[in-house]
Amino acid sequence: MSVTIHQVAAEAGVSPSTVSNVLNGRSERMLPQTRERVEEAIARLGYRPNGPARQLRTGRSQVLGLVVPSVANPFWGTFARHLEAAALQAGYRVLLCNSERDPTRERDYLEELWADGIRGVVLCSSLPSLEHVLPLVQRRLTLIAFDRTAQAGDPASLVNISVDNAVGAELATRHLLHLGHRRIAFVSGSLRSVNRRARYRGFEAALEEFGLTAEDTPVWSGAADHDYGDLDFPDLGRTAARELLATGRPPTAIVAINDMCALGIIAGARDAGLQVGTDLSVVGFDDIVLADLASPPLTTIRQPLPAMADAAFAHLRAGVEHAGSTPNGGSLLLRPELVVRSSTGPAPRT
Amino acid sequence: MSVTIHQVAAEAGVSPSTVSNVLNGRSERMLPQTRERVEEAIARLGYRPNGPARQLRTGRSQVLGLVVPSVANPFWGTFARHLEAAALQAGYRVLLCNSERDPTRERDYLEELWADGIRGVVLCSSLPSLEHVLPLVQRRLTLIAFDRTAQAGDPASLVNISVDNAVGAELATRHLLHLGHRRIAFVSGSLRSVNRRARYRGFEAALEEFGLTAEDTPVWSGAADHDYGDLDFPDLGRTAARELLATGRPPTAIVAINDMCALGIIAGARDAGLQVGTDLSVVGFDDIVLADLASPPLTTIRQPLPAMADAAFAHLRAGVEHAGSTPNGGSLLLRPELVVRSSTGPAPRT
DNA sequence: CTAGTTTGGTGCATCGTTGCAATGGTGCAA
DNA sequence: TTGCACCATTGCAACGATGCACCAAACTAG
Repeated sequence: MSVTIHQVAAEAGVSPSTVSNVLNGRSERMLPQTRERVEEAIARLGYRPNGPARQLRTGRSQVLGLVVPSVANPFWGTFARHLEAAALQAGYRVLLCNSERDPTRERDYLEELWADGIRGVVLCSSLPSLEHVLPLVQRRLTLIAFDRTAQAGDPASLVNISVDNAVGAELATRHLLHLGHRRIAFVSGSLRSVNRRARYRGFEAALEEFGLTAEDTPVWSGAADHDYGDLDFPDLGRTAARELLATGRPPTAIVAINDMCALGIIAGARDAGLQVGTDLSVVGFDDIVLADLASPPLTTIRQPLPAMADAAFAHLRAGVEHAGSTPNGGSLLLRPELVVRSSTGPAPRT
Repeated sequence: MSVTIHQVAAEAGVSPSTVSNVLNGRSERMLPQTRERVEEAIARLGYRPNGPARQLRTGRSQVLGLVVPSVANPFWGTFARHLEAAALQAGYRVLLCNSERDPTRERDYLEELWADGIRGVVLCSSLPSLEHVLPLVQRRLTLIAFDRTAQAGDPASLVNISVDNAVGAELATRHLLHLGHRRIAFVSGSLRSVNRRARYRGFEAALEEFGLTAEDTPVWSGAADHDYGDLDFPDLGRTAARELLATGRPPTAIVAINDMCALGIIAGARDAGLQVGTDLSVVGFDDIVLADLASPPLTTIRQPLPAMADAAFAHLRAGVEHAGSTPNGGSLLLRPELVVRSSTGPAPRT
């Protein structure tokens, strides 16, 4: 079907071994003219080495895995694009998988990827426990956990990359406090995931600095038993807004677990006839593409996605290419940045 | 490293061939108890067949390719998720690639995918000419062109899947006309791509039905020489809104080339102090996740993405699995649907 | 002039799976 | 008893690339 290394060898009048040497950059052990002949033959025949054969022989693969909750969420889509760009530059490709935040799917995907010879994966899971993928790590899969920080039960070699969620939430909350807000709500899905808990901690920390207690901070985290999927965030925000604003003493500001949720909250506030930015302030998290297109444009916490993607790829590559040494695990927390737009404003006077 | 078919064979006390027969469903030619023993051994050892080896031997691959302009665009992210779901159900995986609408990258990716043994790809290109990927099709790559309709120069076997863009744009424009608008603008990036042109034709057709001429329809299509990327749509819309609204006789309604662009237009209108839905009506195209979160929620044309993804996968699979027969190409145009929300309203009285 | 070294290139076994051709054992008809 | 068909099972040669071990020729040193 396709042209093989043997045909190239025949065309160039050398052995397949020599062609292989050319392909793998071992050109110091042949005459320059030989090398040239081979390269011409390759070009003439339009030869490309067969990936599967190569991989079977070497055990190495030029494909990396990326497991995200859902690419339908623009945050993950953007991250995927950055990671792909970093990988491409180094000659790797990225196989993208949607887990829908389902541990079983996460495990199944990793198993499939492993069976396909993929030895490095970025897992965007944020589940507190990673025990469902432990067997893979033991088989020496290089695993980078993205959007998550190290937990006690983690395998020693696990590298975690994440934004500093606590700092981010603290920045967001402080911003509201400086604007004079004193009754601030926190809206999230279930607080099961690591980063959502970290954001909540940051929120609390900021309140404490200002001497506020839990009494002033309604937390809305959905039906406890139901874990909201990535596409439910807007609905969740909308519902939360409706319910919070209907209470006797509604908050004047809301910290949302992410931008999708914040957009939902804005929609909910609009439903209730409130003007976001004056009657109610809303802060998001992530700074997705659409954050500054919202009406009003969303004040939010920006994750440094390009830097995070670069870091993830660098660690992945190091793990895959130096398979011998077990890398030392830990957490890499990048600093987020507050982006002030118009969804936040001074607290309304009571 | 991993457990092989030989180890399973040893464990079950049979030959590798028998294990292979079990794996490939040729169970009618062995004793039920043999089959059972093999299956137990497989389970006990946690064996999974090695993908690359299998692929090298059979030439078949369980991976399909998907090339999209950019997953950072939620429209493509959503499509990717639907296609992945369809593929997964049939035991296929999907390798996702971002082309950034660059023909060279499209071709390079297809070459890479081919070299990796991938024989079926969905290409979301919408470029009028597909000659840059012709060599691949000649090598019998099964190619589905998504978001594009057949062109004269296409290879005979090419299957195109798309929403009916002309009908969609016509639905959108008629909706505005029925609301009383008579001065309607069309905002797009360069009209180089097939589907953008189709949408423009639909727009024109609707105007003609109402006896309107080009005079009443400012078209804004950006700097002609510069092709806007997928993430520039919002900026494009914003700029277009600013410029159109600053003219002496501004339009009362705008048909946007897609939702991202429409969101930009809404932002631009807000910048200009206009109330979208009353002062200015805006219709989008695609119905991305965030369309009904916008302020105001966006009236738009919904693409039946799940059905389109299913169709794309079905054709892909047919092409890959029956490699012998050359399928008959053509275009499949699915019907879009008008979704009325609040970004459109009666034309303001002059 | 020979023994040793370097240089440039090749032969071959191998990766894990597959599927055809072949095996030997059994049962049945002639 | 022999010939034949049939059965479950197995041996073996691929698929395409790799890289070690090897080799022949050319060169160097003593």
